[in-house]
Amino acid sequence: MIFSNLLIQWYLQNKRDLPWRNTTNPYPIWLSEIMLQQTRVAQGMPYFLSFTTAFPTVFDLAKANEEQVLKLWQGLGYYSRARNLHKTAQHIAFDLSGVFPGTYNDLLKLKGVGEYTAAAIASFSYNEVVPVVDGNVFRVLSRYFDMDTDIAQASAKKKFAALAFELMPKDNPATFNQAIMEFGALQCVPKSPNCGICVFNESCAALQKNKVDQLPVKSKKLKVRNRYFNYLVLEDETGNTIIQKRTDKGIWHNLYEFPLIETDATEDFDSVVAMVQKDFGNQYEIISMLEYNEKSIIHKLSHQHLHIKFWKVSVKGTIENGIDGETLKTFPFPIVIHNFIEKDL
DNA sequence: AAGGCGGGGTT
DNA sequence: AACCCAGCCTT
Repeated sequence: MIFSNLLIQWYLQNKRDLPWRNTTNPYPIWLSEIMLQQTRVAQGMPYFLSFTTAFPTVFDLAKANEEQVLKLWQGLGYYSRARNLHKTAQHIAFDLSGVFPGTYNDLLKLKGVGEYTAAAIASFSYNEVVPVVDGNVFRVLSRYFDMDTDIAQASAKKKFAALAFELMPKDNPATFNQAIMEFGALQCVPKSPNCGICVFNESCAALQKNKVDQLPVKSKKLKVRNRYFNYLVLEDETGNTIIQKRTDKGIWHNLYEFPLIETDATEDFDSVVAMVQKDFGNQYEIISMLEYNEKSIIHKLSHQHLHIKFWKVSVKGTIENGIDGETLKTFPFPIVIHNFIEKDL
């Protein structure tokens, strides 16, 4: 049987029931696609549900402020997605009268929408014949055809897109695109796929050659940088504290945090006390300091390992523009700070 | 073309 | 610990 027929047959029997699959409305489809970039369905699902509840239409999302959007996005990561999502919602609502661009090429012009996402929306919402190429597609096709193309190279995407286009039934691009990704997510998984029950186990080139575990080929390895964060949880005599917005480029842009002293390594207690005295001694009269966590929390990002200590800094009097514990919880924080506030503060 | 950008699951 | 996840943007 033809590749696409077998694939779609498998899909119709094995697909998950996902809320964004029961519609051709580009708004929820766009929302789900942004959320699922580099993110598993199980992780994105609760965010999709809370966003569609809070913002039923693109106009509702457009009318929100960025801080509300980031608060709802809190914990999902890659926060530029949320910022771009919000800007694009405003563009569609206010400049385009709420009407999504109707073609792959026009979708591609939206902030946060690249080749994959434009193809996904165009095929799922409009049945445009454009192939999606994501991590699943790289894996499925590289194995089925035994291709050792390095998927880390930019040129690889064109090659796989051309191949996927050839395989795609031109009268049903939406189902084919869903099917090949679902097949990669459920059957042709990265580690130890169960090829014994695979519908392609007589035609898969990698399986014939016993090379399934060697494909796809991916060259780039990323380097991890260690950073050392000391977060100062000031507390005045009324129990208020202060936070600041991260406005620099880099991680957690536009999220909030406690005042931060970053060092080149883990510092001992006395050194941190001295640094706090130097940076804040003029502004506040420091009564006492203590560590909330003796051992650093190691918060692992894909590209940075953050060694984090939280310090309680008790100060005399009242902090100007201090905020109370309830107000604190309304701001968007990196998840590691959010968890600290919920569990340890 | 290469690197930055989160957080969590799986092996 | 390494790898991956319905990738995109900036440099």
